[in-house]
Amino acid sequence: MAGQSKAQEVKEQMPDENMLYDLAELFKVFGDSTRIRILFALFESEMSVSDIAESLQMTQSAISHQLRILKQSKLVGARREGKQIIYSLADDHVRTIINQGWDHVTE
Amino acid sequence: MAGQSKAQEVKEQMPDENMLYDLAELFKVFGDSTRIRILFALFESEMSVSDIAESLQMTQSAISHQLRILKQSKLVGARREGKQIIYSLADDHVRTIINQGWDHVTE
DNA sequence: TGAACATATGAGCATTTGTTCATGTGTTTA
DNA sequence: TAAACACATGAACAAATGCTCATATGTTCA
Repeated sequence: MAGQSKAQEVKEQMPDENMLYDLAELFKVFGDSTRIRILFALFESEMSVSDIAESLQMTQSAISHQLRILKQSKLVGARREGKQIIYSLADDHVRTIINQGWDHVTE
Repeated sequence: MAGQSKAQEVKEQMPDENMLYDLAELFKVFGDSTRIRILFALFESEMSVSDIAESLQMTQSAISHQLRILKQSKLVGARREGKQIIYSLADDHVRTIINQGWDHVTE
């Protein structure tokens, strides 16, 4: 172990580069207030695109663009119901991650 | 309650706008692979700036800039030790948040 | 005190990101 | 089938972001 610098040690224990990249990408999705607000809205109940847009006082287009990102990250799911598309939270990871963040900012 | 749209209901239950902004700002900090890598490095042990830079194969300046952001968000702490400044994880929220994200991307 | 070392920081630049605007796709209903 | 409605999407543009380079600040030691 002699001659092994701390930097080298730590470097060797780092997870795979691609994993870290994906992880950063995930947090990046949470890192926008519009998307956070959408997630909080879906916290309450599943909703159509136009309902979300009305809740947040934003255009349908802006919301739709953001929903696409949330869907790609598997944070929300969607199903068609007639002319509308109903979005909902994908799983409880979303709640847990947001709650942890919430604890940090509110303490 | 009649005439109360779903959008209006949800809107009223939304947390304070500024809180949501701060929350997004927090996640934004996690949303960069350099900062994620720094945090993982500090997961192993506290380290000086140059050790971190060597671990991640990046310039001292780039690391220092990112450490400033991490420090402002209270995700890391710092103390001087001679010529060096030693950075370390601020608290266990960091670990918890990252672990939750990790679960999401590795499932 | 001055040189060497460790870190911080401001300016500049290329890249990324979020919104708007216009329009396309898909579904219902008259 | 045509019009109306709900949503998706591409292009364009302004704003934010991360790195580099040069340099400033702070600490140790000869």
